[in-house]
Amino acid sequence: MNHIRTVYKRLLAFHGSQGWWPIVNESTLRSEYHLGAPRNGDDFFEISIGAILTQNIAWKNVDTALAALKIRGVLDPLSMRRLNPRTLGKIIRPTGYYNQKAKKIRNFLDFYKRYDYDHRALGRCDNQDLRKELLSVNGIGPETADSILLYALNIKTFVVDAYTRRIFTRLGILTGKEAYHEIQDLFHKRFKGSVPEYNEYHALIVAHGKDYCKKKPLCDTCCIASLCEKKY
DNA sequence: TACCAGGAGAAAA
DNA sequence: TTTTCTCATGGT
Repeated sequence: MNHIRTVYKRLLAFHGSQGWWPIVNESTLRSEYHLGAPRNGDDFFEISIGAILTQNIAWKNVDTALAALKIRGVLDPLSMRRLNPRTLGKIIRPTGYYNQKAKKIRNFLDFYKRYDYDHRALGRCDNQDLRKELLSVNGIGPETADSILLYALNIKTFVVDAYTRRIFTRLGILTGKEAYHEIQDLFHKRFKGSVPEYNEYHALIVAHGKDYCKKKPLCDTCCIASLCEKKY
């Protein structure tokens, strides 16, 4: 029995389609999300910046910062590059670690500039080479790189995060000590899904982790509780 | 008040 | 090589 596929089905039935990645735009400024549009250059950039800003922070804070960037008209590569680090840090302050994240964004801009700020040029790269290049950018680790590949470029790669590790350790599928790439390899082998399904699975894991599989969980109430081996 | 949130990199052991 | 520390705001 492929528990990874079973968990996906249960999470989808329970939480419903998540429609990621959340894009901030004019409607978002009224606290709503615009979903499902084809990826264009603006979406690519916003998703990539969002992926950096969301490192170890709740998305709500990121949403605040992205809205602030958009209101100031600097949520595009050229405008953002013109900002000095202090100003950028001030705008993204709600996401925490703002000095570090301002540097990380600058490093990402340097990387993106090598492609003339054209996301279509990135899309023409070999996927593995592009992943390696993203990982070589200081401030972009495996989760951020894979989030950019999957959500901003629609490249099939599984995004592993802290929720993935926690949920699948409780399920008994992971020990909790696997390296990032080991967990990712497991999903690549045992979840033969499409790009939209990979997109959905990670979003569902986050949705489930936030509401039902917290550090101090009530595991007996959720949709995958019957599959869990560990109750801590 | 203490804990947690869609990590990553540097420093220490 | 593995573990620990640092970065930091905002919500509960």
